[in-house]
Amino acid sequence: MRARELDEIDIEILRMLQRDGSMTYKEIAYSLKKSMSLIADRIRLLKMNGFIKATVALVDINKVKSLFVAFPHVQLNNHGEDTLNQFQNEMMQYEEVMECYHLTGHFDFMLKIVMPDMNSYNTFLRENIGRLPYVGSIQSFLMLSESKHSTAYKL
Amino acid sequence: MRARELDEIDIEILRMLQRDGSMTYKEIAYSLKKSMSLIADRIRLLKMNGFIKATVALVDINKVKSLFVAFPHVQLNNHGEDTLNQFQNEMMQYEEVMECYHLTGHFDFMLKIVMPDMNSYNTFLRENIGRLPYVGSIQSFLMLSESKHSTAYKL
DNA sequence: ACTGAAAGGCAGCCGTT
DNA sequence: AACGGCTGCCTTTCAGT
Repeated sequence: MRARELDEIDIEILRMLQRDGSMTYKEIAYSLKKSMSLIADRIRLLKMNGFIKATVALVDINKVKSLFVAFPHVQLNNHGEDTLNQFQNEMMQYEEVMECYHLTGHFDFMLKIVMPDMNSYNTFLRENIGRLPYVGSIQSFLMLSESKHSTAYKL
Repeated sequence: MRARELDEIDIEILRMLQRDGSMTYKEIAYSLKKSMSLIADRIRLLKMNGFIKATVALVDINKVKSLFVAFPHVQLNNHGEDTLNQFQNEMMQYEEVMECYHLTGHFDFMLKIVMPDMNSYNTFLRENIGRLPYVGSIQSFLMLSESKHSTAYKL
C-alpha cells in the first residue's frame, strides 16, 4: 500500500467528496466526463491509501442539545518528546476533547473541549488535565458562538 | 418544516452516522432492530430538518499537500452587534478560514487559517484581516501538528 | 408510527482494449 | 490505465397494519 501520486482527476474527486460525501459514482463520472468504473477505482484507491480517512455525517449539534465549548491553552513544564506524545495520547481518549493542536510560542497545546456546561468543564479540566504532573498552566478561552467550521480543505 | 423532538432512535442514528456516514439503512436497521424503511424515514427527516447538515469525506490533507496552519486571535476595537456580524460574514467568504469562533475574554475571535506557507499566511492576514478598520490587534499562534480533529459530538 | 414487499438504480466485479 | 457489461444489493416507494 504505497503512497500514490494524485493526478487532477483524484484531486477533483477529493474536492467533490469533501463537499458532498454522498455523491454517487455516476454523478462524479458525469461531471468529470469519465467512466463510472474509473471513478469507482479511484475512490477505492483513495480510501485504501488513506487519502480519504472517513465519510461522516455533520450534525448541527445546537439543534440537538445545548453545549459549552472552551479552548484551553496548555503549557507543559517538560518538553521532551515522550511528554509531548504522552499528553497527546492522553487527549486522544477523551470524546470531549474534539481537537488537539501542538503550537509554537507561549503555549504548547490548544484543545477544543465540548461539555454540557461550565461546571462539568471545570471538573473535567481539573480532574483530567490539570492533574497531569507535566502540565504547567492552563488558560481557558470560552466560546460564545461558532460561525464557521469547515471540513473541506482548499485543493 | 418545524423542529421535531428527537427520540432515542434518532439519537442512535446520529451517533452512528457521525462515526460512519456511509452506513447503509440495512446495517443501521439491523443494529437497532427496526425495519429498514423506518430508518430511511428517520434519516430523511433528520436531513430535511437540518439535524444532519451534510455528509462529507474527511481528507487526510497532509498526504495531499503540505500546509501552514495558524490560529490568529483577534481583538476588535468596536463591539457593536453590527461589527461582530460584519467580521463573521467577512470570514465566511474565505475558504482559507476554516473555523471562526466568537470568544469571551481578552480576544473577541479565534480563527483557524490554512494556507500553503507562512509567507502567504502573513500576506493574507495583512491584506484581508488586518486591513479591516474595526480590527484592533491580532496575535497568531502557529500550529506544529494536529493530533486530533473529531467531528463527532458526544450524544 | 411502524412494517414488508416490489421496482428501479447503483455499486462492485470482471473481462476486454 | 481506462472502459463497458453483468449481477446482486441497496434505496425508494407504496400499500397495509
